[in-house]
Amino acid sequence: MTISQVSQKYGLPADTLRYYEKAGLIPPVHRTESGIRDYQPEDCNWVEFIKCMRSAGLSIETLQKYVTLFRKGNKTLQARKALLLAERDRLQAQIKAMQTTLKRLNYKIDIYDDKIVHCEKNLH
Amino acid sequence: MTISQVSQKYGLPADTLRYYEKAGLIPPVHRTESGIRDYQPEDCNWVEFIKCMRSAGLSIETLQKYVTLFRKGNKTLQARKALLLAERDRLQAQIKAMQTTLKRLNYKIDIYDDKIVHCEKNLH
DNA sequence: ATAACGTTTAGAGTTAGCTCTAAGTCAAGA
DNA sequence: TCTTGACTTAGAGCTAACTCTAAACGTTAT
Repeated sequence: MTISQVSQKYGLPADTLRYYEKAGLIPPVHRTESGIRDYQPEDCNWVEFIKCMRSAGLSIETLQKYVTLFRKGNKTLQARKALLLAERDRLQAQIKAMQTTLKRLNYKIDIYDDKIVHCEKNLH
Repeated sequence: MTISQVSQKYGLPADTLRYYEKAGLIPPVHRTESGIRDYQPEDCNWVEFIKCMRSAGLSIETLQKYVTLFRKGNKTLQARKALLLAERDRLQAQIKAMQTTLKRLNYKIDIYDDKIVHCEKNLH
């Protein structure tokens, strides 16, 4: 698969795919003889994984660390697990904060309904 | 209340409080005769509200718009409600995405547990 | 074989959201 | 009154995460 096909498939700009690879969020992608990227299924899986993690707000730096550990093999299993646990906790806390804000938004919206009804009454 | 007391109370740097005010996320704060900020309870409520919304990821621009509408009075009730509805939908979608990622992280963590057990067995 | 279009790189530019600096003003204690 | 420390402003600087540019090279259709 070419970079533009992968870009299409995952809805990520080609520039971003190159940036992720250069930054080490994705292991080096396979290439044709002439040096053009030729994404293998395994490369696509990395793209999809990183897209998912980025969409939840995991930082570039954290994902770099994860991939760096991954590429060092089995001796980094514990470290990778610790990294994932830390990110999970962060994510859980963030979701909780967002749910609190969501409730508050809903409450505010209800109040707006009341206010609007009240104001329209006054028009007559 | 002085700016440093408000900074303490809400855990936001004084620079950030000034920035929010200058950017219009918070209506102009009350001042002493000599021009020093003297936060009234109503100013504090704005700070707390903006802090909550920012923590859930609402953008500076969106909050500027909301405050601008607010300061124009009752004729903007509908517009403000529409803005809140849009943000609520955005927030709900984001929470959903994060929950998906959370599940995936938990799944991955389980797999790491298995892998670690397997690797440690091989050490003997 | 040449036009047209896709891909490559290094590196510059952009945006959001702060964060810091400098130079000055104000308020309280010795 | 002088010093110390908090406050003020405008504006520069910073970081994360892209996004774009330029110049060169590859591929495909006519």
